[in-house]
Amino acid sequence: MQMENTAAALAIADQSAEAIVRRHIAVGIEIQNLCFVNERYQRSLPVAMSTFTLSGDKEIYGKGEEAVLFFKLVLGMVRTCTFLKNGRRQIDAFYLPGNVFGLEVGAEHNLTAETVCRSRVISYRRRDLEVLATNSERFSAVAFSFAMQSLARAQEHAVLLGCRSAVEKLATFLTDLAAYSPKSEMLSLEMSRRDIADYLGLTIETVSRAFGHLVDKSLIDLSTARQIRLKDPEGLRLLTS
Amino acid sequence: MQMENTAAALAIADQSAEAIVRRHIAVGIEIQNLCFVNERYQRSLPVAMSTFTLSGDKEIYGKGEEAVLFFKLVLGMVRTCTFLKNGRRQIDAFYLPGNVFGLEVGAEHNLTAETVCRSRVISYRRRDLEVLATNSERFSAVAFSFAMQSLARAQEHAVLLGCRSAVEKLATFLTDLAAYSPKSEMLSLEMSRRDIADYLGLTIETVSRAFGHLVDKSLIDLSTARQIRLKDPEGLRLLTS
DNA sequence: CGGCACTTTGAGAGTGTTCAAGGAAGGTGG
DNA sequence: CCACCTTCCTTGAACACTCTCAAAGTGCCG
Repeated sequence: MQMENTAAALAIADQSAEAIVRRHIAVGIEIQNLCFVNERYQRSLPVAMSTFTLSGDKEIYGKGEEAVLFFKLVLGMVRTCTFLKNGRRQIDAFYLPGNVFGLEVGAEHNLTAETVCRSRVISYRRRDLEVLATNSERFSAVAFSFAMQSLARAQEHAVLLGCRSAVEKLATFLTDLAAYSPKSEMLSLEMSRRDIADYLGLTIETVSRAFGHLVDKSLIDLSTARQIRLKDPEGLRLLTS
Repeated sequence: MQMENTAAALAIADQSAEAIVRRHIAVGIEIQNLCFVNERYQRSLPVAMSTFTLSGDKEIYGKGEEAVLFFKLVLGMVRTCTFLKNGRRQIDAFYLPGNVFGLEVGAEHNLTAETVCRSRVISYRRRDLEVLATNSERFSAVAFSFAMQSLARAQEHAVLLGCRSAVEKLATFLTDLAAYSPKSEMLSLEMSRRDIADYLGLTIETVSRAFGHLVDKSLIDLSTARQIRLKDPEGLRLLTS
């Protein structure tokens, strides 16, 4: 992890991502399930924090590592995942700017966190938050709310994995993404087909064919593999079932 | 919901279930992820509570209902699930005696809770817990811990649904159950094949065939469809991967 | 322009689902 | 206590969907 505290680091980030950040930080706690350490709280946070930038596909922490820090994403995208003995990988969630991740209740992280693309992250000391929570009912309520909303998200994911076909899974994934996108018709995917496959419990080939299927039904357009235009968001939502 | 406050109601419950309860309540918060309102805390809980018994397949609350109460299971088994428009059902979790369920952060329940078999349940007022949590850092920490452990459970479930074959899913399900069973070699399943199928994201036929497969490999024995003996727990665990 | 990683496409195999029928278990009434 | 009925579970065969393996196409970067 290369540590950077200069303003130059921020300049590296591309502008569209910046726009997303501004939007999320501004709206703060209301819009982002996973964002509870927002600008307002941050000022009163007595935690020693550092900010750093990572390129893509870099591990932030590994499953089983001691959970001393937790993180907030500023720019880019992060995934949390589990690796199985049979070589498979299950991605649990993708995090967008403003989201908090890596906060645990046990001694260890129970997932691995990696950057999807070049990302900027703030780290916080977990102990500092715990102290804060015991002194402030507001913070403890927010922490509880954070955990419960993460829970709801994980439960939705389980429904997605358990009850849907490949095309339905992809349609659900895209509509979910669109809900967090500034221009909801145009999506630019930061993650690879492999990432999507491992999130949806499919193979990359099946994901690719599902994209093809959506294009054939003219629900979406692909200018490149990662630039998607939602031609018929309502039609997509019908597949969400 | 028929309300019962007499000792007679308890006598209805069969003895083996009673034994499970005694074990779980005694060990309390440590052993049961979802048990935080245990005997020790209960005495100091100023919540107005009622206890009632339901027969099997009865709804305790529905998805979208106002979440005024939450519950603790005393005897029997409860499932939480989601119904999709296409008629499918995804079971999110099974709850054992001692487990707490139905505690929400939003205004509404976001799952449906039903009894799997005849069950005895205690209800609590959510507001009372909230008051307690704001006054006691201990309670708020326990609430947070409860939520985070539920989260870890849901994430495990997502891995189960995303990365495993039918036989692996069933093997994982059985070993998980065995971990909570007093005599871990003998399992008596309270839930139907349909319940298991909807929990594992399979059909009942596939579940049945998976059972057959485990019998063929002499990892388990079925005296009846719901009475299982684990002949080779370690062999099962290898399938857990 | 070439090389590399990612994505798409195709064909065949495998796994789980669907549809259908038979069998076992539990509950009820005679 | 037995017969019947209903519900649940199992088994079989054909089918659909996804996976696997293989190869070709695309875009990106040096």
